[in-house]
Formats: sequence, C-alpha cells, structure tokens
Amino acid sequence: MNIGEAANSTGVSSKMIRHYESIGLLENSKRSAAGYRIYSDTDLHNLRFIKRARSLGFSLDQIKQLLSLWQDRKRASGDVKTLAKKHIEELDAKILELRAMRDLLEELTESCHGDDRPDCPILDGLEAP
Amino acid sequence: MNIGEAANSTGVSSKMIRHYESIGLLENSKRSAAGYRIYSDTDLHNLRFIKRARSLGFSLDQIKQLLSLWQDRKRASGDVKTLAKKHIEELDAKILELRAMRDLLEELTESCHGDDRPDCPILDGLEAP
DNA sequence: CTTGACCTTCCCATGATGGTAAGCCTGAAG
DNA sequence: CTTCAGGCTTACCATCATGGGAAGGTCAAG
Repeated sequence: MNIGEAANSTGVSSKMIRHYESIGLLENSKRSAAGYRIYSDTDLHNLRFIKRARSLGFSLDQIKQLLSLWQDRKRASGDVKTLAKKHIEELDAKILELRAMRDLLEELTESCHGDDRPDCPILDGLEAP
Repeated sequence: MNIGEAANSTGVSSKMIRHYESIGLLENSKRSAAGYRIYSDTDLHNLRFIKRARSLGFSLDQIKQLLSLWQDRKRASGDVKTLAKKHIEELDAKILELRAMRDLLEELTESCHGDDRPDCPILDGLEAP
C-alpha cells in the first residue's frame, strides 16, 4: 500500500506520515524498487493509534512513549496510567485557564451595550485590570 | 525610557516589544541618536493594553483590531462587542474540545488498574475507538 | 508514447515566544 | 582617559504540529 492509500485509510495525511517517520515516531517504512513507501497492516495500526492519541490531545512526544508501552507486552499498566494522568492534569490546567478568560470576557461583554455609542466597558477593562 | 525599562514596567519582554513593532502592532518607536528605542507613557499604555488583551487570549491579529478601535474615539461599541463575542465563541469551542478529550481520557484512566500487570484499558482505547 | 495521478525530497510558512551571537553604546569606577 | 559591565542593536534559529508548493521521478491506462 502506497502512502496516499495509507493516508486515506487512516485519516493521517501523507505529509504527516512522512513527518512522523522523519522524527522517529514511526520506523522507516519499506520502500518499493522506485523508492515509494510501502505500508503494511501493522503500519496502519500504528498510524491509527497515533491518530487517536492525537485526538486526545497527547503531544507527539507523549505518543512516542505511549507507542513504546503499547508495543511492549511486558509493560506495567501503571506506567501508562501515570502518563495519562499527567496529561489529564495538563488538560485541566488549560481548561481552567480558558474558562477564566472566557468568564472575565463575558462579564465585560455583558456590560457593553454594543450599539453605535463609543463608550465600551470591554475596552475599559482592557485598559485597566 | 529604554526598551528594558519599558519591558520591566509593562511585563512585556523586550523581545516581544520589538516583535510587536516589526509586525506593525505598535508604531515604530522614536530612536535616540545611537539608535536605541525610546518609549513614552503612551507607548507603555499601548503595551499594557496588548498585555491584557493577550491574557484574555486574543490573538495579535484581533488585538490589532482592538487597538484601532480603542484609539478611535468615534468607534461603535457594537464593533468591539462583536469582536469580543466572536472570541468568546472561540474560547467556548476550545474548552468543549478539551473537555471532551479530558472526559474520555479520564474514563479510560479510571478503568485502568494501574499496577504491574500489562493489560491496560487506556491502550486498548487508543487501539480501537 | 503520452498523459495524469501519484510519489519523492527539499524548502518555506504559520503564531507567539524564547535563545543566542556579533557588535555598538553608555555610564561608572579606576 | 581607559576600561568593563551591562544594556542595546540586528539577524538568525528553535519550538510544535501542520500544510503548501516546487522540481523531478514513476506508474498505469489509453
């Protein structure tokens, strides 16, 4: 299977597949005589794993660790759980940060009449904290 | 006032002040005979505005618009409100996305015993959706 | 044998920020 | 007056994940 077909079947773009290979997230794939990359079912399996981990917000670096745990039959599930928990904390921190932004901004926005007049609590709020 | 002092007094790094100037977010500052940037109170005011807008998650592009509204005495507060609302929507979308990730990941994590045994619902969840 | 769709590598861009290096300027202490 | 530290200048590189595009090789159908 060529890279385009692999991309279609996994939802990972050809561009990204090459990139993952270049940063060592994927092993170098086999090549045809002409130098085309050739993908096996195992490769697709890995790509789908990466795709799902990305969709949960893991960084490529974290995914590298997850992949090696995934491929290690003697892994301790505790190691995976530790990684996942740390990522949940990161997500929580980000969510809190965004919610604080959102809430403050909404407060300002609600008190802005939003018509043709120039006075605007939003700009006032940005001018002084 | 030199750039370092301006940076200290506004919390915006020298690096970023120069960057904001280079992308046209700030007007080119005055220069001393030797070419040093010189900042006035007005400049500091602008820098603090940018700093606060950044802390609410506005992009530099959005801030460019906010700044020009801020400096326009004939602005319509409705224009500001529209911008702010759009940004709130963006924040909401991002928060929803992160919460979906978080909740799914937590679900997987809770069902993982997290000890020395290799079987792990987190990895299983990444393997198949 | 041509054509179009695919593949290859290589370079550039994004957005916000930080780092570093080479070289100039300023002010204070000797 | 010289020297030295520390601040300033520009210019380039890096991050992170992703996409765009160019220049050129390959393959299959007509």
